[in-house]
Amino acid sequence: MPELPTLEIYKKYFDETSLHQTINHVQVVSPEVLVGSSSEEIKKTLLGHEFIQSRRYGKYLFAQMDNDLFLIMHFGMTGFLYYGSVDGSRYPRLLIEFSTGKFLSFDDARKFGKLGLTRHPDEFIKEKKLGPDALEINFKSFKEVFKNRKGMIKPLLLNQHVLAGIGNLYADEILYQSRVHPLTPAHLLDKEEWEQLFNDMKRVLQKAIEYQDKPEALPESYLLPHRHPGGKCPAGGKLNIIPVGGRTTYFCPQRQKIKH
DNA sequence: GAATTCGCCTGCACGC
DNA sequence: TGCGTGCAGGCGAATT
Repeated sequence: MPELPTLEIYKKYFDETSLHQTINHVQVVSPEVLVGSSSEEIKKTLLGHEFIQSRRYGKYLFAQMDNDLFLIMHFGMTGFLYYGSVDGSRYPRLLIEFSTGKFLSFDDARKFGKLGLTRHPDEFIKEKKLGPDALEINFKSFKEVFKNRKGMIKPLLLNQHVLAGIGNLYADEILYQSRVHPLTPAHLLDKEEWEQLFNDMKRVLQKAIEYQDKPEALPESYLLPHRHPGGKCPAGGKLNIIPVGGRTTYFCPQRQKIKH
């Protein structure tokens, strides 16, 4: 799923394929994925221009144009970028044709993804009330965003208003590494546990990027390669599967004990 | 405002 | 083979 590490990979892909080429043609295949902009506005903004750089924040990718506007991309569950021939993308929602004859497709089977325009990412981040980026945040701010929070730790990690970038899979991994039970009320965690959580979050995200966001390819000691029905905890024992905040959650009851 | 639940969307795995 | 069912999950709206 496109979480923060995925977005880092997408950003790299975008930067390597789609910068500095004039856009010759724009087709909004599925206008329903547009937010705050019409098909016409998207076309008008992109046509005849080129992308000059990109920025990732949380699970968003902002593509800056040479007219100082930004195309906002959010990939939902199944979204990704494809650069190549027009028929290489199975579920295109936005098709951009460059002067080179190559296409960039925003492909998203389930249409949970979103596209829009903004004058500046910072403006958008503020509007959306996104929390600090999980890869950029320091420990002081990390403690601050969870201060006075009484909710369960996992839904809080997933809450993009609290912290931007973490999704269901990596939330499970981070909690597993930190030996924190997903249902633990945030205010019951002590100083050592917050430090542990912070350090593991950074380590897991960096490791995921290093492994090209292939969760199943992570080292054996990680939860994600075992995160499937019948999967075993790499430290021994069976993994439990429970819903937390409506999300499927895997954890190891031996390692991750609930605090009351 | 904060916590919690639910529905959107659709490909795919699974069972009969 | 083919059909029906339910799951996957990011996010925002609705509810408490």
